[in-house]
Amino acid sequence: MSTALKREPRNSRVTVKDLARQLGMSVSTVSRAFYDDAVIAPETRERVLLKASEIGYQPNPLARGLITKSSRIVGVVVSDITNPFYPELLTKLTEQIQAVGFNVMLVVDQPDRGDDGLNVLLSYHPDIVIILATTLSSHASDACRRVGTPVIFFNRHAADEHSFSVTCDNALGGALVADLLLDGGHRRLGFLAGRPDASTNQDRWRGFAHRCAARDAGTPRSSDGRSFSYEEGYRGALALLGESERPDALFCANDILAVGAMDAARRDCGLRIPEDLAIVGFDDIAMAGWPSYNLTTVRQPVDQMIAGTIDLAVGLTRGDMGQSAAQRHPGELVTRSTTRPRP
Amino acid sequence: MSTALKREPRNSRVTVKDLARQLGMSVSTVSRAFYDDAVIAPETRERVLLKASEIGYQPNPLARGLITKSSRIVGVVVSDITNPFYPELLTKLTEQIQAVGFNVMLVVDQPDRGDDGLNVLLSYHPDIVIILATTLSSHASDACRRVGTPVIFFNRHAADEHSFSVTCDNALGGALVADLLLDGGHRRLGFLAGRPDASTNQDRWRGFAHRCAARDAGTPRSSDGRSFSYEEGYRGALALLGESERPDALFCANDILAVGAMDAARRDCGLRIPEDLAIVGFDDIAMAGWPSYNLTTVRQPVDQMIAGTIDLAVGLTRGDMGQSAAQRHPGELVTRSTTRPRP
DNA sequence: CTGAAAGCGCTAACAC
DNA sequence: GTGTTAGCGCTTTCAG
Repeated sequence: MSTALKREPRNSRVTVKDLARQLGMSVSTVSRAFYDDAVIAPETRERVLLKASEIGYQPNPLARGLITKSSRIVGVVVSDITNPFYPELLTKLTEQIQAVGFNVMLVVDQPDRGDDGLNVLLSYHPDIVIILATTLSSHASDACRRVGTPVIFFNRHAADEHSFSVTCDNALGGALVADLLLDGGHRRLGFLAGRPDASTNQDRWRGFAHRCAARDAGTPRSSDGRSFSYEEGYRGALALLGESERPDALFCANDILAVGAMDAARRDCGLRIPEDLAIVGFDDIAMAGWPSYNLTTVRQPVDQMIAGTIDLAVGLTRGDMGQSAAQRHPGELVTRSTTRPRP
Repeated sequence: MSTALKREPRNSRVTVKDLARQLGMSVSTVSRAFYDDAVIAPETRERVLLKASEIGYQPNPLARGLITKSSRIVGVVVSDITNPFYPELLTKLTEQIQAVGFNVMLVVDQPDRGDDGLNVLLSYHPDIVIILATTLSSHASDACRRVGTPVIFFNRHAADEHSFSVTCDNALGGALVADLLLDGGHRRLGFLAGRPDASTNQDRWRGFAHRCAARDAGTPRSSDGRSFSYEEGYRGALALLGESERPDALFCANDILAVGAMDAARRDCGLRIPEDLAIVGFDDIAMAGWPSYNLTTVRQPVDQMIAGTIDLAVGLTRGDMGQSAAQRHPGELVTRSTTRPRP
């Protein structure tokens, strides 16, 4: 079976030299054609670009990076994949990074293996590192700063005052939920916690509890969280609902916890939602909109957050270090059917 | 506020030269220390390695790649993020790729934007490209072959006979499901389809239908699928269950479809599962084990498939092109509570 | 406006 | 076993 396209010898890509030779120009002239601000005759540039696309030449960013000190690589570090929020986010983020001409190098942080992964990533000299992982602590940003790579923490506070962060206004979101539930006549509020060391968990709780206190509704009880997962939601709900004074409304630190909590409440406790128990989540992942959950939640303005991240990242690669260190985007309450309508 | 660690001037990383100077050796000697099979005095190597970790030197893989023709980058292309199978997979795959000393460059394929993303990826000269996307067709593998980069299709047939593929034995899985359902006494079987052009969809259907025919159970009816998503499962189930002779068992082309189908069957049709309707999925995603679904399904041997992919990839980077073009790993039936026990 | 030459950080011949 | 040299593909002075 013969094949039209024959396999080229491994990696014998067309280079500037080839292009220069075929055009009878010098390599430097050819190179200039790819920079908008380079001095080159418009007509020459046109000839180069035409020929380039003809023979399939693209400048090699690795070689280019060696000299320009810019790899156009954005390192993205993830870890908490049990939370469906992250895959959705990662996809959008990657798309947008590609759209501005950068590429994503993905690292999965494995706390057990040391954070070797981060170091390998850094050896590729990414122009910027974005950390999506809740687990990675300050030593990650130390490692980056040591080699002069700016770090953006996404959906998480910066580990220190040298890093940048982009988050939803989690405290505000928590307060919105408190208002919704108190307005709905609930008095026995509970908070179903995720990872206690996650800033999202802390801020959502704080906003929630403060608003409750401010409205003289006392301090909600809270589960002792361990992770942001379905299983934790299930477990935490059983714990909270098993107490003597059963809560009549649960604010869950995020949607996947809420989903687990709903399953526990309906299956194991035989409760009707929202009649016996109101449930509110945070994030607005796709699952929250599924008919079987139809979860009231606080929507993170993901698109805005990503746009903000991209702006920040692009600015940082250009050396504008003086940007605001912490972006905080307001979230929006999405009322579905796991809460009673406001009176 | 003064800070102990001061930010280095952007990208002024320590290089071989620095290391060589500090050790009073030549750069080549230093370089050799990082290759196990290089000729160098063991004691010299030790000194180099020690000093290197002391001053935080790591060879720059970009510069290295320029000369060795190996970037140690593995390109991973994804698209179908609505299927939770992929995030779980991507994480594990990335971990394993990191474990063998490669790094993942992630591309999200956006059919609308042309497949520019793939070309940008290729400009980084990845040693290998792994395609997780169901959508990407043969032109992707053409583009890769044109530049001499081997392609592995994961969970999908190769688009042509030059590419490699790693899949579950989908036809076998379909047959296992047919046996389970027929043994359970079901006679009105239905197939809830995903993307019709996906090889997984086709193979699972084929294995299922053939086994039914072989056991004289006729040809199951099938929905007309469009995607692998919750919504499609919901919609497809309503369509199949609305027919005159309602099926008493549904084989869904994957788990996320099955989950959507269960919600439709229980909520909209008031059916009990498995009493009124048996449901079987495919993949064994985490959600399949959740108490509210507890889905009988065919487990893809993901770990084996990944191990096979890594072996293949590593072999290919070493130039062993003669490996088996299509790996097919057998899946395993996981019986949970959406099917009646076998008599 | 274009070309020649130097050099980014690294490895691979080739001498010694 | 080690140092010297050349060069990967590219950009960037510096002349012309």
